[in-house]
Amino acid sequence: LAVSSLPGHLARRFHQISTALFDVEMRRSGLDLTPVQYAAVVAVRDNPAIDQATLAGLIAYDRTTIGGVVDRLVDKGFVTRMTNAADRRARVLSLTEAGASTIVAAEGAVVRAQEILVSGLNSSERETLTKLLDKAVTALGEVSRTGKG
Amino acid sequence: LAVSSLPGHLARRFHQISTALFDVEMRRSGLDLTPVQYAAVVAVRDNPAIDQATLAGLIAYDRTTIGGVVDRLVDKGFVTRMTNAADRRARVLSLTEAGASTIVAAEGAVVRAQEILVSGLNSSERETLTKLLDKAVTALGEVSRTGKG
DNA sequence: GAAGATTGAGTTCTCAATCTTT
DNA sequence: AAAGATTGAGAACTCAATCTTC
Repeated sequence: LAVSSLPGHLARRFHQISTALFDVEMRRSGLDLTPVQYAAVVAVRDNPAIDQATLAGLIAYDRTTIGGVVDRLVDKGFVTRMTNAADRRARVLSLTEAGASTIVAAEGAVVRAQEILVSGLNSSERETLTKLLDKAVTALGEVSRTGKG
Repeated sequence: LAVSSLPGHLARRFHQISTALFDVEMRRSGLDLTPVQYAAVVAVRDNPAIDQATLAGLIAYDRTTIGGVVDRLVDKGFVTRMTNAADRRARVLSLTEAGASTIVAAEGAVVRAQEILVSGLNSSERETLTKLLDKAVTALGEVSRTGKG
């Protein structure tokens, strides 16, 4: 059983390289945002007044993970977290001005990281890879949905 | 910029599902092995008397990570770690009998997890996905090689 | 100095248990 | 009871700094 040719191993390597590239390009832009933090802050921008549980489901993360990620985004001043008056269990998230401008400033780094990630493939291959990954992931939508705590 | 269709996001989702399936199938087999631990123990089996730095390079992990992984494999009795008499900086790793039998016992779970991971694709698509992932990863071999500490 | 390894710090990720609120 | 959130525990991952040995 050759471990290195298993889909699971390739999944790990591809993801590992993806986050490493993201970190490098982000640092090169003078920004301090991790891949999760970027995904979260963009989701908050696109879904004003979203609560943490919905955010977790939207970008497919565990609730506990999102709690910690939001902690750091609040510390950095990119997001505010307030108790929802209508349902005091929920925490309403909002984007700050600093968060909005950071998203704009980060876009170049994000695009660059994506391009480098698939730089070994031609454009037809890139499209195929994206399509197949999406198809495989969508087919297993229930797995690791992590909706519950 | 739609985050959910970026290669980086798909890479994370695919990897996330991969490890979740691995954990489920391993638990179902009554075994307690994580994906990294499995990769490490197989690499030790296939490369007797390997040292930690070489192991880290072989399966593309950071040295510090491998140190912790080996700690747990030693605790579980699957691997032994001894100082190399010829070069006292290096730690020689060896597989125990328990480690060898665990690898055999785990094989079914590993194969099952891989099959489920690509269960949304037909066999031609599976082959293409594996080929493209390998191509993309190989092209970026230098990135995240993490050879140094 | 260079290489193998370890320690310490910080983020990510998941699970189980708990707390509050509905 | 169910849902949103938090806390605690453990594994994984990386980086910087340090230690020992070469």
